[in-house]
Order: sequence, then structure tokens, then C-alpha cells
Amino acid sequence: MAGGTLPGTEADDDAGSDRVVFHVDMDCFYASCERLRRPELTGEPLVVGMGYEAGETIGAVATASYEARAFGVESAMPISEALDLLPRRANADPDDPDAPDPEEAGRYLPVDLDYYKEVASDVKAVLRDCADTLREVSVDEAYLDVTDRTAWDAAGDPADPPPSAAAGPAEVRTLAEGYARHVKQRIEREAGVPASVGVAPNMSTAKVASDADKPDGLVVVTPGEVEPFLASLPTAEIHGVGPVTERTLADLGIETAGDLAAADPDRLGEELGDRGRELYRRARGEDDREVTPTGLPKSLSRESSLSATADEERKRETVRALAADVARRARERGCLYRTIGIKAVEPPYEVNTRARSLPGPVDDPDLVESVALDLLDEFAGDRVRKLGVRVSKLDFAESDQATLGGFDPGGDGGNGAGGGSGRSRDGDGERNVGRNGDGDTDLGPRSVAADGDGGKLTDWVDDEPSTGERGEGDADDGAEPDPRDADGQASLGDWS
DNA sequence: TCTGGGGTCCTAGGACCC
DNA sequence: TCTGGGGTCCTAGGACCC
Repeated sequence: MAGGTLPGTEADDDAGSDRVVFHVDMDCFYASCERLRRPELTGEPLVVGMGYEAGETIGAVATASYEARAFGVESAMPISEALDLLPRRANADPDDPDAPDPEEAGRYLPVDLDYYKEVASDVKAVLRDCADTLREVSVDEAYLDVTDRTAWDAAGDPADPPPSAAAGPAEVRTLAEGYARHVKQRIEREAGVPASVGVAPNMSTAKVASDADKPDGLVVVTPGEVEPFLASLPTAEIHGVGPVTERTLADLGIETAGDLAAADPDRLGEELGDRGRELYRRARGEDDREVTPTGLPKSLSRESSLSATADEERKRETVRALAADVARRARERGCLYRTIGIKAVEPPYEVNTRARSLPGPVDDPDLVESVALDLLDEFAGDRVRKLGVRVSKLDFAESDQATLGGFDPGGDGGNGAGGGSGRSRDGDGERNVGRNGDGDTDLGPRSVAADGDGGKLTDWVDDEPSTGERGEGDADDGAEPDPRDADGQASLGDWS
């Protein structure tokens, strides 16, 4: 649909355009949470740092309050740099002539994710109550489909609703706007933290809208306004356009969403593949993705930075700890995994990943460790600045199945060969097959092997099984944090 | 400032099978 | 022996997001 579609006709042509989607985005969520429990921090520059501990200078900015942003502090910025811009208030000793001016200093706090999750659960309770469908994107962000709860009709005289609110120039108030205001107020009242809300006929536009007037924003883009609303925005505002794509587009002379919407989609396809075509559609306000509930995770990982080291024991010790943690989390969540991988980042920032798939899904911490260490061997002698461990090809089937299907009926006492603590769903090939959802439909040699006798899991592992995981790239990338966002939302769990 | 940690999805190329 | 096209599944890396 091109820009000038008429309200009445468009809805008839395209059922999707009648949807009402909210994107709810918490403002400076971590900072807001800290202020919720420490109201005296309100109004002060506040920086919440991850990997940061009180008094330290390491770590990165997870969230900076707007007061701190006024000093130039941004998300993803190293704490050390933030401290240059905004000294720690504790250092503002009035008796010390060299100490910073208390008026020019801020508070620094470490991330307390558990607490933020508690607050987030209050927010989510409100959202669940207000939405037909809720998709939680992260701890501080969600999409709501509220089509059945509200409408694009103009608010006001219910006896005489105009055919569509999209008809009017921006000033027509819609029922959707009123409902969004209600949701926003409930969040504030019931969770105690502020949110920005974007309202639009689809997800990608709602996402942009929630960002358009932060903090405490409410931006409504009616079906007829979508393309003009997007047109003037820089391409980077479009969800899915990062620094690399932004540059590629700029090289094509495409600077704004309007440029993108007017570009040749075939050309975009040539340059950027399917993503190019998808971005073209988003720039035109065409996005028919349904709001679907958040699914189960596809991978679990843990990583940590080290000061660059080639010390083998240090590396191995780190990997052991990461492996144990990942395995523990997997078990807590009741999931098995079929692929185990590591990440090794070499200075300056070369990201390497290695992964190995098992014949069948397991829950076996010792195996995670041994495979991870084995994969690490490839980097023996190399200096690394960061290490990570990851499990993927997750399988969330009921754990009783895992136990029942365990591969040691009457065997070695409930344990897999990997080291005793494992469970595997592999004892029963039929279960294993076709369960991984990815078209794994044959009973290949690996499954046969897996069935044979449960105690031999590690046998294939050491054999470098030829099976593997499909389509699971490594998560991370070397992309630098992205500071260009005015909102300071480069990365990290929070931004806004 | 040397770049934090958790994810998702996509693509390229190779092995292997029919 | 070569040709060869289609398909699956794998690993590794890249881009992006919060």
C-alpha cells in the first residue's frame, strides 16, 4: 500500500492494517528500578553499570538516567569513560580541593538484575491483563496485540464513530490512544516505573513510535499515517538497520526511511539479500508479522571477559566455570541440549566460535565441560580477551521423559557416561527423532548409535561425531556498541 | 575507554545422500 | 567415469537487538 491510501478502502483491502499493536518500552529501566527502591536517587544523575562493582572503574554503562546523559554518559560506554564525564558522587568530598563538585557528580550502582526482574514482573502482569497477545522481548520491552480491546475509531461520541480515525490529520484522537494511555498509567501505578508506548497498526512501526518521544512518551501512528510518519526518519531508526546496513544504504544514497521506501526493492535485494527487501517493506510501513507470544529460548550461553591472557590454566579454569554455569541453567530450565560450543575472542576483537553437536540431546554438565575444553584446545597458545560457553539445539520436552528415556535402564545407576550426572533423552531413538523440530527425521547412524547403549555417549563425542547443529550461528559479533542512538540504547539489557 | 553479556536470525560453504 | 541437480545437516561467521 502506498502512502496515500484512503482510510476506508484500505482496511477493506488489507485486513492486517486494522490491527492495533502497542510497543511498550520502559524508560531507563534499570535506573527507574533503582529509584523505585531508593527514591532519594530521583533527580540525580544515575549510572547503572554492568560488570561494575562499587568503587571500581571497570564495566560498562547499562543504563544512564537522563540526568547522567546530560553529561554525555551513554549506554555501552565503559565506566571509566563515564567517570571522566561524570565523577562519582562519593568522590565529591567538600574538604578536598581536588574533588569534583558535588553538583557535577553522579551515583554509580551495579546492575541488580534479580531486582529488576521483580519489578518487570509487575509490569508484565499489567501487560498480560491488557493484551490479547503479549510478546515479551526483553526485561523492559514488549509488544501487545490489542486489536480486540480497542480500535482505530475516533474517540468521542460512541454513537457516531467516523469510518476511520486515519482520515483526519493527526489531531483525531483514537480509542487506541485512550487505551494506550490507560495501559501506561496502570504500569506507572502498579509497577511504579515509567514507560513509553508506541501505537501503530504493526509491530515495526509501533517499535519506532515508542522510541519517538522518550521518556514517558505516547506516540500514536494511525494506519493512514504510517508512511509519512516514517518517511523523515534516518534509516538507523528502523528496527534491523544497524551500523553496517546504515552505511551500505548511505552508499546507495539512502539516508531516510522515505528514501528506502522509494528505493528499488530488487536493488536492495541484491545488496542486502532478503533483509534488504524486508527493510524496504518496513520503511513503507508494511509489516504483517503477527504478535506472537515469546517462545522458548534457542540457546543458553555465558561468557566473561579476561584481561587478555595466553595462560592455559586460566583459560581452562574460566571455561570450566562458564560450562558449569551454563549447564546448571539448562538443568534449572529443564532443557536438554544437543550442541555445545565455545567462543574465544582474541585481541583486538577477533571473534572465533567452535561448536560440536552430539548425536542426541543431553543434560550432562561434565560433558559440557569436557567438550568445551576440547574445543578450547584449538586456541592453545593464543591470547584471548573473552571466553564463552554455549549450549544450543535445545530440547524442552518434559523432563520426566528425559529421565524415563535415560540411557541406562539398569545400567550404571542413572548416569550417562559423560560423568555421571547426565540425563539423556536418547535411550529411545524414536523419541529423539523428529523431536528437534528441524527436520531431523531420519534415524541416521547417530541415532542408532545413540540407541545402542546409553553408556557410550562420550564415545561418539570423542569420535568427533559428524552430526552437528544446524543454523545456529554464534550469537555475538564483533560489532561495536552502537552509540549513535540518541536514546543511548546501544546494547545492553536496557537503554531507552 | 580498549569493547559487557545475553540473545536471534541469516548466509556461505562443505559433507553427504539420492 | 563423469555429470549433475536437489536436498539435508553441519560449522563458522556476521549483523543486529536489548
